[in-house]
Amino acid sequence: MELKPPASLILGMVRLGARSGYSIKKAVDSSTRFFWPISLAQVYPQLAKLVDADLLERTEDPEGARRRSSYRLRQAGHDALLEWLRSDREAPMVFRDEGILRLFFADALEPKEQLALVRLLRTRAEESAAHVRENILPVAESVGGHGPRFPLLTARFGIETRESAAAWLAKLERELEAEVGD
Amino acid sequence: MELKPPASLILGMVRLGARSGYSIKKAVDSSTRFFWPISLAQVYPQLAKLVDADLLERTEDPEGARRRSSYRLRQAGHDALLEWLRSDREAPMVFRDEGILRLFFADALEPKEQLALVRLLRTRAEESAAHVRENILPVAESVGGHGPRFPLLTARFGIETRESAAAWLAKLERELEAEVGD
DNA sequence: AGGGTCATGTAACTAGTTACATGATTGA
DNA sequence: TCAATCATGTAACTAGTTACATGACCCT
Repeated sequence: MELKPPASLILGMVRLGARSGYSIKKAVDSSTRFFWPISLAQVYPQLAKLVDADLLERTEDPEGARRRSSYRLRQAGHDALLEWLRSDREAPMVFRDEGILRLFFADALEPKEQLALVRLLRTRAEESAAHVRENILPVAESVGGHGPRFPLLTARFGIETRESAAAWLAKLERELEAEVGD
Repeated sequence: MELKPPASLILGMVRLGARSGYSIKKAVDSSTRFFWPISLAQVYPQLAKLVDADLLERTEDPEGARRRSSYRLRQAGHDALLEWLRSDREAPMVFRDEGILRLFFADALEPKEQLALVRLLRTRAEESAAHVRENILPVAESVGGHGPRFPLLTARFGIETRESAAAWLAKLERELEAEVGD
């Protein structure tokens, strides 16, 4: 059972206590979002597949008249998740950044426009770091006391790498400022 | 003419001197690849669209019996590229990293396995930094003397951010080593 | 009463991939 | 002569998105 990231993500979130598809999506939005986002239109079909493959067990669990499905890990699901975690095959990463792409071609701009672009990118990188710090780190900290520590570590990783990008851009910004004046 | 990144990328590469679809792809592989890769199956249809939109001019330019098309920027293409570079709209970035996703769920592993995972990720980050340093930086340096400087700057940015990720993982690795012994 | 949240799903679309198909040129 | 490279394109597929559709519950 070779899991792909979306399947592993859902299995992992169920393992950490998320019950419904909706709450899996919410959990992702406040944790793995910055290195693996997911949309609800992926969650529900993926859950159905995992149930079909006997990795998850689904129980109807309505609240009043509001329907709800509740999921738990089956043994095979637990095994598949561990196998994925242990696997030493390539763990590919995709990184696509339109901002850096603009920077690459920035020679076509006037010096003042180049500076404006670098400022925009630096601001954006700072905002991104701040977002992880303010919205994701606290959630990871709050669960850190009683069990999982790696969510906190990955949040810190996200902050560090984003801040390092912001710092590099800030340095470039100062250099361009010195050249162009202002 | 609101350009999307693949269109801008191709226009930008033509502006920097790439003539054929094939050579655009090669140029991308040795420069923007690490923050905006592209495949040949995207290049050719995209070129056709840009010709249709009068942003590029195509000339048949065979070498012997080997067919080849040569492209140049039209005025509208140049304008569209500059508009894209100047635009202050969101420049979205997507970052998906299966390795960090595994790290997030690593609490399910034994301490020794956690350490092995962190080692794998640290190695991978170092290799990625080395790849940019060895394969992309030199190309950017070689064109740096006579014109564009931003390709070199973005290559450095790529190296710095990757090395910062590798350094963070190396630090975590040492911490886990201290806990687990070995 | 009405907005925000909890909840589930599908449809239509966009962006990207790998694999296939073809053929010439170059250099060891 | 044979592998690598130059060159162009299409077909089939995979992964993801936004928009649509529906409805209950909760709080002010």
